[in-house]
Amino acid sequence: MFVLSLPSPPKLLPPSNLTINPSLHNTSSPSTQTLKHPNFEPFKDRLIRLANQGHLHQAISTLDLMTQQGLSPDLVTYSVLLKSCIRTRQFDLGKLVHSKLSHSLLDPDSVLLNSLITLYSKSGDWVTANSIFNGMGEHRDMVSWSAMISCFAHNGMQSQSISTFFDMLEFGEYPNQFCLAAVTQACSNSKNAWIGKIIFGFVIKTGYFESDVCIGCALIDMFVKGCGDLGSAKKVFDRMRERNAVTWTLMITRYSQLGQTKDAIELFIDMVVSGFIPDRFTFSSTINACAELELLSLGQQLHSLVVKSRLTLDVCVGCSLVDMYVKCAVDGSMVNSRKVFDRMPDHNVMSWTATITGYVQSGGHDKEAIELYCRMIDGQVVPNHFTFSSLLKACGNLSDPAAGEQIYTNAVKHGLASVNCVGNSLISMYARSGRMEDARKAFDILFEKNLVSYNTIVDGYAKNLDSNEAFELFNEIEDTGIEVDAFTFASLLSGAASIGAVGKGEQIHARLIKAGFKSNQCISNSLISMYSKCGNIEAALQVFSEIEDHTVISWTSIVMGLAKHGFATRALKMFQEMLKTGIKPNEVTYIAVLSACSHVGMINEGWKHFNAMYKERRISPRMEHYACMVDLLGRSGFLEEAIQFINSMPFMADALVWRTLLGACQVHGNTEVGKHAAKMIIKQEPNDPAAYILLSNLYASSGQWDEVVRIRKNMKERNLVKEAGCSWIETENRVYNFHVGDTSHPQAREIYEELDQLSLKIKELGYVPNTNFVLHDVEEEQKEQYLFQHSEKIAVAFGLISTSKLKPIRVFKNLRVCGDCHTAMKYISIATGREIVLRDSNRFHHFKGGACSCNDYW
DNA sequence: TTAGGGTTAG
Repeated sequence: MFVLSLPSPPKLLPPSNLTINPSLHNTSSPSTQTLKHPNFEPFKDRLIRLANQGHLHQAISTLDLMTQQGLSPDLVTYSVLLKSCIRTRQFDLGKLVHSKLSHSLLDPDSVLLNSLITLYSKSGDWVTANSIFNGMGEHRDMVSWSAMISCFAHNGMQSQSISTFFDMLEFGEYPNQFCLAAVTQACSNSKNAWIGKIIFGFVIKTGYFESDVCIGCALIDMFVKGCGDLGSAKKVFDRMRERNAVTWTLMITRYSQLGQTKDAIELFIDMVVSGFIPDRFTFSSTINACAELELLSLGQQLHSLVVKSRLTLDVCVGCSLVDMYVKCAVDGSMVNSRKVFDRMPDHNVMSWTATITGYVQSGGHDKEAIELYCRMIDGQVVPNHFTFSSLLKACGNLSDPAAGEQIYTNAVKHGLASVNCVGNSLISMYARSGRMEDARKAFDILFEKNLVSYNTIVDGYAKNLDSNEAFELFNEIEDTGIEVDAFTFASLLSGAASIGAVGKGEQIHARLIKAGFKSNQCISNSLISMYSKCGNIEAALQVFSEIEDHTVISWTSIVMGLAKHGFATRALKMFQEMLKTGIKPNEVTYIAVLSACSHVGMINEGWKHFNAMYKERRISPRMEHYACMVDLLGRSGFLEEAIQFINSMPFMADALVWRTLLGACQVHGNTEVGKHAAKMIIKQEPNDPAAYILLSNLYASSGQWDEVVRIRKNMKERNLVKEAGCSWIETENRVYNFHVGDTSHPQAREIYEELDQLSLKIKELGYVPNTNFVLHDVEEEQKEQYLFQHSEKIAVAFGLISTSKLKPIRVFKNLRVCGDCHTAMKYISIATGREIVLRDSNRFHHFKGGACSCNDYW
């Protein structure tokens, strides 16, 4: 058992057992004073005044002037200057003063040396601080020990701090409150918490606990940082007899940092009511709490308090305000944040970075972020790892890996490439640009992989539809002993959802329950989305019913799920239920509602909600909402109305809207409108192969083969490759992919035999092949053969021979299902008595007993 | 001599 033995407390006066070299204390000795020039005192007074007012450059000039005039500045002068540099955190100036001191012939006393330790400690140079401390030998006093213990504690060297504390006890010094505060700080990590508790016991005995504000602060942090125990920290705070603005601010900050933002704001109000004056630190932390809660009006009130308190010039407060306005802006506007930034008289790396980050976070301002970075560099401001993280994110948003690589090269030049968060941002940047190989390389060369690194790469694989790699990495995380979190599960679920691997989804579901994430709000929403995207809407409804507090996201997820499955009436009923509970729909909810209407052709219902969006909820329709309406009108056959609607839009229709219209033209065989739509897409996205393919299909279905040839030639010239049609099916936790006419599967022979038999069976039932869907100019008989090589039919045939007869066959397709396949599936469901669930790029089709859930409306 | 702060990747 560890026993902390302390020397006995000093009696009345501190022991004067330190023999201090008399030469160290000669500054005010009568002998030197008599030698002083009459100008000495006025100069010294002026210098001290300047230093105390923070005019350090002028103070240092005065020091130089004194030296030039032979008025050798004394130790007190240097000491005042140094303390001023420390107070204003102008460490470089402090070091300049130190070098001037070294050039003078003065022999620094312990007061000055202690200031130097503090200077180097605060500037992060613990090596120099330590060498000054070691050089003091016998002349170390309580202050030197305290400064050194504090230096180690602040520079991440907790063990050295604690051992220096014990060295001091051995040296015979009795710790004062400063020293105890410093060593308590060193105990503010979980590794040293046990020793912190011993020191805590000692602190209670000394009586410092209730009377000294510094000790109180250190203890609060020992509980917060060491054990994450806000409760005990608050108890310490409540028991402190003496509090000041710093202790209040510390408590507010810790509440805010640990996510107890409401408590932080309440504490701020208590503080003001109790008559304490908030300072820049207080405002900064409270504004942060406000930003987290997205309380714009409170944020604005705080901003006006900042103005009244004359703190607008402070960079630190400015950063918090910039961030607050970003997080509270409903429309993603950067106007207010930019105003704050532009009005700041001084900028540092943090204010630049906070604003750059603001542009990235506000959405759609990534180019402005990069522009601001260029201005920052022009102004000779050195970026840090936060700057590069945000910039790489901007490049990822822009899907611009070339720009990302340039930024990364800059990070390398600044020696910041090995910082974990820069490496992770690089992975994310590549992943979001679809370059998984480069993302993997960036991941593999990481100096240290943390949970965020794993989550980033897992999410990258999941989003890029490689769920096998995602799962392998998931298993690898578990081997490293790093504990996975909600992010990991959410990524895996979205990976399973995107390829429709319900078996994998179920596995993750089981594992996340085991890991204790069952009641996690985000995870529950991901589960709803996973099950509905995998075709199991019943399981999605089950998860939804188990959620205790439904948020707008969970409601929207289930409405969207029902909509995709074509259960429009249920989707709209859910939407009404949500309104009854008092939850306000957001813009995504309306996308779900409108798409529910469009999947079944409920035109009147669709118009009703589209109009209500703005009239009742003040939500301005976005491009996606217009696209839903175009889909609704177009697929119902009102193509002219759809065009009129597009022309009446308050902004230019983008390729998404035109693509939707083109899809509708294909369904209704309207070549004229279709051609116009395709041209509009190609105008905006000249390298989108899908537009050319859709147009070519349109010509093919009306037999205009020469046009088909022309378009294919055009594509070839532009080097455009069409996305290959592909279907897949999951059996026994493995996903099997099939392309058109695929024979690569080991059971290909059985699959094609099954297809032949199916073909005969369904023809007997009345199926007539619709060769209009063959988009090549070949003989009729060959066209029929082509039809039976479509990937969705192959996948279904494989499903029939390899899965249990009791379960529905779930097949997924990357493109829209072909019209002939849709008809064939209905007949296959009669011929085999099996239910077939087919998810295409647009929606779900449930085939059962010869009918499809879409009522042939798709 | 001493206590509190702002920007950060999934």
